[in-house]
Amino acid sequence: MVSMQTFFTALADKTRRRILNLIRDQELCVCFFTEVLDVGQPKVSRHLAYLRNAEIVTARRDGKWMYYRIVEPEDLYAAQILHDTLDWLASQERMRADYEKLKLICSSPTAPVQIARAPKPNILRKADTLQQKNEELDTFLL
Amino acid sequence: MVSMQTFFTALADKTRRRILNLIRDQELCVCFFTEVLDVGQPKVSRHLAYLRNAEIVTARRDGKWMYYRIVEPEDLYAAQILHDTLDWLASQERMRADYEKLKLICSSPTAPVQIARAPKPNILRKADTLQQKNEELDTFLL
DNA sequence: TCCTTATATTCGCATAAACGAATATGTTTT
DNA sequence: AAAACATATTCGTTTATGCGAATATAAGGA
Repeated sequence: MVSMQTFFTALADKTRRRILNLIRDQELCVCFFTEVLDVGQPKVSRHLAYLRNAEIVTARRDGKWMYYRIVEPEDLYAAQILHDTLDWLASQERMRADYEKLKLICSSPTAPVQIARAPKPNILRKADTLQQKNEELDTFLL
Repeated sequence: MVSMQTFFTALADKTRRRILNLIRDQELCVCFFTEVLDVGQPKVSRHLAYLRNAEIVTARRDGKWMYYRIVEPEDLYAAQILHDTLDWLASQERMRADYEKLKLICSSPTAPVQIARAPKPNILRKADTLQQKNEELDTFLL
């Protein structure tokens, strides 16, 4: 189980919160983070490692792509705070802009090379709860 | 209004969380922090300044003493997270030990000099909600 | 097998956070 | 007014965090 220190430190960084905001409702592969957030790939990977270590996200590989998604923390307090944090993020202008950019990129016919090749998330489908999302994904992956 | 960054950074420090845990249910003056947590006075003051800046606590002066207490953040998301955090703290062994030490010091006839002179909190009275506490205090201070 | 693509990690550096020691400020007491 | 007391701030140093550039790993395709 992850320490409170690790948990809060993970949330105390803007880039990490921007990443969490993008996978609020669905998993994404790494290239979308670099493209939408406009930050270098090593930086994104480092922050993802941080979030993995804090057990806030998990990754699965599919061919060349790594998909990241949020996981419900084991600790109930942490889970509660994470939910509240995601709601807070969803309420913020900057975060909404990131999300809009993601949707734009997904539907753009002139997407950048890397994105054009990457499997696109079904971003338009409105998410249910995080738990439902993950159960659904688990079933799919069986 | 305080930024999300400032808010999370404030919570991402162990000493600050230990301080918040001690004033979970009542205000305290600074010397109790240094005594219970066993950390130097400048360090305590610096962390209190941090919490003040993040608008998580407020201070009032009474003579030589400065009393600190938790305030409900204006932002509802922040308020929610702060509450959850305090509950989380209350569930932790280390934090409970701090709290026990506080109670012990308050009731000890052989308290350290500084503590012996300081006005003691009514620690034994079980707190109601934070809001009720603060309203009560405000009324008292009129 | 070699080359390309997607992602992760390492390295050296820059910036920020936390610290103890010393000092300053504000208040009461003598 | 001076001394004592409680708390806050400043200063110089240490430590942790974040960063870009370069490099490593891992998978797929030629």
